[in-house]
Amino acid sequence: MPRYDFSGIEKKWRARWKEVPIQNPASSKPKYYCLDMFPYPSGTALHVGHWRGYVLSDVLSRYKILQGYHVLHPMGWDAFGLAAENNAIKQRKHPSISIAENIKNMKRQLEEMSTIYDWNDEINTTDPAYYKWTQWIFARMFEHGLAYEQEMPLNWCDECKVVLANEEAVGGVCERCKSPATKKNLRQWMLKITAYGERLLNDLESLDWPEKVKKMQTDWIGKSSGTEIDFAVQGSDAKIRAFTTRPDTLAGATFMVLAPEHELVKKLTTSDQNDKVEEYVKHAASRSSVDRMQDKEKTGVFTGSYAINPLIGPIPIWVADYVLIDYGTGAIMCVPGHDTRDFEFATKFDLPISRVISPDGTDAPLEEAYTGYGVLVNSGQFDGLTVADGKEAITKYLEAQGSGTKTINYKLRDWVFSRQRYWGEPIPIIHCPTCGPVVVPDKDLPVMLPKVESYLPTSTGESPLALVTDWVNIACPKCNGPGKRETNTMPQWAGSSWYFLRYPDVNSNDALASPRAIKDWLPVDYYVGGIEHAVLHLLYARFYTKFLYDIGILQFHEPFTTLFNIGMINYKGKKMSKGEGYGVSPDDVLPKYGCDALRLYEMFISPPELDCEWDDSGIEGVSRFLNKLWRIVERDATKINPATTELARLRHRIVHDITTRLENLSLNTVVSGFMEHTNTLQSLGGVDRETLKVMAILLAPFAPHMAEEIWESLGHKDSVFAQSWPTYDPEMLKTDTVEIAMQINGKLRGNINIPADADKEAAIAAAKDALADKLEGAEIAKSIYVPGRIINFVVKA
RNA sequence: GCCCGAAUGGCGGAACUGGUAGACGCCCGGGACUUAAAAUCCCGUGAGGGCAACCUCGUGCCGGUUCGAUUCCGGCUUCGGGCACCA
Repeated sequence: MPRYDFSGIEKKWRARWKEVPIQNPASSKPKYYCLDMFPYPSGTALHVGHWRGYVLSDVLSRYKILQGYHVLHPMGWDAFGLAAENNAIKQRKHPSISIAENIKNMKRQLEEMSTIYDWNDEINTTDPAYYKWTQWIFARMFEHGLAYEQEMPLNWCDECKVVLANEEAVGGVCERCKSPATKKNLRQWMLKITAYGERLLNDLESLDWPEKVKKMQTDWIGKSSGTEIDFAVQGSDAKIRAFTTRPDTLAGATFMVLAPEHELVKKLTTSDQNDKVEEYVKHAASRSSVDRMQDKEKTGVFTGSYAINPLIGPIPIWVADYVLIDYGTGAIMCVPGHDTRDFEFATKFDLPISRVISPDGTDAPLEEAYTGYGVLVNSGQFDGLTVADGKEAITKYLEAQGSGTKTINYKLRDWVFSRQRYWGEPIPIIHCPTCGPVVVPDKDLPVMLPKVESYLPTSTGESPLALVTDWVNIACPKCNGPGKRETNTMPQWAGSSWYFLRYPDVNSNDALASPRAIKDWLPVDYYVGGIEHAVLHLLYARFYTKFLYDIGILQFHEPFTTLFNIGMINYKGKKMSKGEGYGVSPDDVLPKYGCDALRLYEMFISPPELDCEWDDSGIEGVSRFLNKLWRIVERDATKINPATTELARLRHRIVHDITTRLENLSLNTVVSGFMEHTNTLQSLGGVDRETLKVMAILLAPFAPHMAEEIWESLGHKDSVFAQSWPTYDPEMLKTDTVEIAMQINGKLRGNINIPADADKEAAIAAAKDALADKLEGAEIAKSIYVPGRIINFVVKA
């Protein structure tokens, strides 16, 4: 018996859908906006791992269509950025050429998967008509003081020859090439994302997102509340401001530490300590953050000066690199008795350690830092207070003296927004010697990225655009004097921070999208993508959305209502890579098994939110299932088999199972449900048309070609997608008799069929009868009956 | 170091609110059809014992709650992930 001709069937329906789309574009139905994180065409092809998310969103979109929604399910290309540029360099092509080729190939792949993307809504972030608006948003941010220039030590990747945002340099390592980042002092454009820290944190609560992602963003924003304390310095007018979350331990602060980069280091260093301190600071500056982090032992030097602890008097001031310049104030009060790092430092340099918190109120000696709770001791007038009360009381005491304030600190840093590479959106700024940085007027947008032969990165930290002199030199829009264009470009993330706003109106020329289109479609109802963007793209997009809300462009302030994290597919224990690299290509799978089989296997492989392993022979199972179903259709579709009660019940059961599992996004069990019920259909002598009809509609989101083919073979002329999702009658799920388990003392002792509506007495009587031999002579202490499940006899031995 | 999450057959995984553990599939073994192969169909497949009906054990480990625990509670172990001197 031949396998069904998937190749012919799939070709036929793909062509049909192109002719007659499954959705009417002028629809008045309720909207549903289902979005995939768009790919960056930095490799030549997609692998089966990418498809997992695309299949899930496609299934969901088709399901929503069958439920009567008008669905927007678009696709585009995040084509600027380092990865695309590096890929072009590798291919020895201009990035505009290489991305065009990559896009063409990936688009072909997506079409062969029969996703329902409407290619009229395609976005390409490198299209000037698109990046005009990326620049426009930047211009608005500049006007609102959210985009600013600053010279500061930044993460620099020597491999990529580019600065990195904090989010791109997690662990001191370049997010892209994994080489260690060094610190480099550079003037860069920054976006004041910190101004939105509190809102980015608070609004997480309202989102239907995986808890894991919310937690990652919460931790990344890193809010902590405490007190800022100004410490006077002995014999100096300088004050050292330190942030602490534990003002209650003030009496235990036996020394202070400044970060090596702290501005007071020079001033507070006494002449006898000068050489040592200078050498230490110089050494610290020369080391990468990776090196610093790998230090097991604390290092530091004494400045020679003393600060005044208002509770205990003079305490020495040290310099050490375990204090970070960019968190808090870059200086800390050290409480070795109750902080493990300070304890380690104090032990190494023989500084005094005292207990000021005690679980039982006694001054027991400390073997290690005590970080638990208790009451204050050795703290004078504050003795006996709890930690919480102590925080309050000591902060009040400092406030009264004018040397302390309650403060909130965040780990979130402003976003380094410029890159020293060619392949990105030009930053729409003109530097004028008289006017300073001037934003390019809207009428001159977009600032086109010039076509150049040589776009390779320079090692100086300067953008290759700086060499394009006739592009760089331009009159200042304000004073008309000679000005120079900003030559840095925007980071990878700029275009993707707002692209979801563009899809409903991709051709808009006078706004990033028309207010009408935005109102009709946004926010995104369902967003599908990998966890890797948890604190990158997803945080940036939320920031942009809130800013555009603030300036009146948007009426909502969160872009993605629901987020689904698709798990990664590994192959032979390794991560798949884009392009000709490592992995399984759909191009190899499709000719063998077809698109429907691959779609089903992508879902069947494991729960969609989990990482999993591609199994080359696993797809055999779903392929066999499709063949089996097709044989039933060939057997029964044109026959008139009677619709028995048994079949009707089964039909309602199938609708129930598939619908509830799909609603839970348990796609792997949806597929197993289809298999299970198809096995049942097969074993029945013949199946009625109504059941096959329902099967076709249920199957449509998952294996659309097979579904259409079944629908057609039942004699229908319209598309299966013009139908509505079937419903089930809960009454039909009930059966006359049920098989329930019989237990004695919780151990299975047999099964029994009883009427479904049997009362407790009848059920127990029947079970007693069935277990007569086993219960003989035993005294039944208790009988438990859970209708439809079990009967359990508790007997005494 | 801190914070999350997970652990079920040879493998991927299933099990609704505490109620028959192992659905569905892969792999493997046996059989049918075939000149043969492919495809397909049927049977078996957690471990151990028994001719058999059946019995015992079994969801990482130890303990608890319960008539009954993969599910709830306490304590571990291992693996995965996030952050990492954040004061």
